[in-house]
Amino acid sequence: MDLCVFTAVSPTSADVETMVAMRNRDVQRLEQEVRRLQHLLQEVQERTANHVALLQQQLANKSQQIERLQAKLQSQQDYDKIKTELRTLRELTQTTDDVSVFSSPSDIDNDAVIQTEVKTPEFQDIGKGELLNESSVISGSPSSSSSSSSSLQSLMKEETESGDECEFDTTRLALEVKEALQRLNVGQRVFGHYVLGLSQGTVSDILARPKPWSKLTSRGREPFLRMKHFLSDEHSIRTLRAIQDRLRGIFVPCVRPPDASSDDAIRKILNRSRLEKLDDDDDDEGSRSQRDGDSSDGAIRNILQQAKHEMQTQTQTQTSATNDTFDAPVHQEEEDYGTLDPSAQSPTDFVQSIIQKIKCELDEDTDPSVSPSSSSHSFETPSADPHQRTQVFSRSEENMETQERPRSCPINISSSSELQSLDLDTFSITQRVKETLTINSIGQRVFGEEVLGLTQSSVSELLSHPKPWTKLSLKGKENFIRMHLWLQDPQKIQKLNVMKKMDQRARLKRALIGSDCDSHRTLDAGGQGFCDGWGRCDVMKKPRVILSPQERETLIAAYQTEPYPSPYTIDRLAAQLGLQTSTVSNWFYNHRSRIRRDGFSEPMQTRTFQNPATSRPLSASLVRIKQEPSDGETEEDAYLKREQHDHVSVGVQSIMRVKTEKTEDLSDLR
DNA sequence: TATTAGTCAATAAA
DNA sequence: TTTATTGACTAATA
Repeated sequence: MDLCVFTAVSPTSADVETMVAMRNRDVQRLEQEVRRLQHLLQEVQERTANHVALLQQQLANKSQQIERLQAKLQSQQDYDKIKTELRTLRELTQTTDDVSVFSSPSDIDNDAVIQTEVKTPEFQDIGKGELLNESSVISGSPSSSSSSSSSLQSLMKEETESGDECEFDTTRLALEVKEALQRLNVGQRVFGHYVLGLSQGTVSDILARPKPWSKLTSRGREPFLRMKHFLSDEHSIRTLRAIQDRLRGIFVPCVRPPDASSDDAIRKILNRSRLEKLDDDDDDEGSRSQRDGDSSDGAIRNILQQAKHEMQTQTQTQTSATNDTFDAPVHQEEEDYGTLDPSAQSPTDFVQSIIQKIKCELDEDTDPSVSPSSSSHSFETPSADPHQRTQVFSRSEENMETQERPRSCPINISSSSELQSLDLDTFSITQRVKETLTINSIGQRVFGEEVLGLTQSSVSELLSHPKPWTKLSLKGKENFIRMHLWLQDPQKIQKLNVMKKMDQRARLKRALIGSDCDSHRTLDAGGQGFCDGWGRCDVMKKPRVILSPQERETLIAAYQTEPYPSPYTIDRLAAQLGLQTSTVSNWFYNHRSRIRRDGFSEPMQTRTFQNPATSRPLSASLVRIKQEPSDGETEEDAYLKREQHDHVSVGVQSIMRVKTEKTEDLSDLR
């Protein structure tokens, strides 16, 4: 049976061959599979090896980092020891010396960080020691009201008399300071702030391009004297390092504490009090710069924040307010000149003004029934029924607006994003300001001092070379906001005329007093300055550098080949022209800045002045929705983009015509 | 930390 | 006398 079955299913030779062939194929497939797996394995092994290598590398790096940190920790281990020693010293001297390095406890309270550190004995003791040393050096009482210049002169005299110090190698000194700062891991900002009383930028410049001692003025020598003292004083070095260590990560750059007395106290510790006295005369200027620098951005930020808030609340109550305020009592006084004074206006008032004026502006711009220029012109020409104007504006602005037209605001500026994207047409504003000033014979000086709080030269620069709104910093925008508000003020001319008269009287008075005082002015003993009849002396100011046309040509040629010259090139140019390196580097900074400025203003001025289509400048749309240039966008791109945007957002035909021409021109140029 | 933005005072030009 | 220019400075920024 089995045999029969076997016989029946027994394969033929052909079948066998087929089976063999199949087996062979299987074997081949398996071989391929094995090869593939082997290859895969190899890849995995390679990847693993790479990964392991990477991890090993990372491990090595981490180990190095740990070592560095351990070394750093090690180097700072003496902190507690020094602290303890100084505490002991303080206890020893405490009974005899009650002089505090701080002017008042409130000074300390203003900076908790500084307070923690500075209140530790090490600082106080160092400060006391130095203050004591000072007293032996300073000529005259530290509390005397002698001017900085006389103190400086006495200091210089001391330094000169000391012989070996009269000729500093400023380059070497700067190099040593650089190395020391690097070694101590102290930044230029901290060093400048606490040791020299200078800004970081100035420190950078001094260290990078130290002037020869012989070419330095008394004032210019002061930082080098301080640097020398710093390098030779272990206490100062240690203290500064401690400060830097503590401040790192806590100190907020660019924002000076509201009360800088704590910083000043530390600087007093690090410097000598005699040098600190030298700053007294600069306090006015310093505080002015302080005010400019600190309050301005902060104020504008506040303004914008408050504006945002006010806009939101006002929008909510807009409808009811229009009726409620209509019968409000009259508050505006004709002689309220205080509102013109930039410093006299509270941020809230300023914000309120911005909101009112901008809303008004938006209404005008979007209302085709109102000529875009009519309102501004009516402000500029009091002859256009001044009584009626005065009467209208004697009410609040809001009353006026509600009386004249309903508050319809097609562009909803009350949203925060739109508020932030607020854009003023700076070119139009400056054009209108210039016209108004010219028509009313008001000088830039009076306008600058009363409206913007700037000098005549700054006003001239602002009006002649306005930057586009988008290119302005917060501080820069403030001026244009003020100008914009001033343009809206119906009393602006009267107010400025009164100020002009007052100013003329004051100048006349000063001139009379001045001529009287001049008779008292005599050259001081050293011939370095003038002393008045009351014994106050001024150091003769450094004469202004006037570059000759040849020097300027050389610099321009250098700029064209290398707009950002290396320190070597600057040195070479300075040597070639016989100028100070700082003069050359300043020239390059200023030239770049002014090239940029002219790049901004020239196309716009062309647009304004070469507009044959309209007799008026482009004052119609002072407020736009800002379009920020995106990353990588060129100035021209941004300019074109904004121009194109204006086409759709501004409903003034003449403007569109001019802008179309301008866009086409620019397209051709591109 | 190098560079920029904003500003000033001195000076030139109008 | 007013306006424009420019070298120099500080604070802010990249």
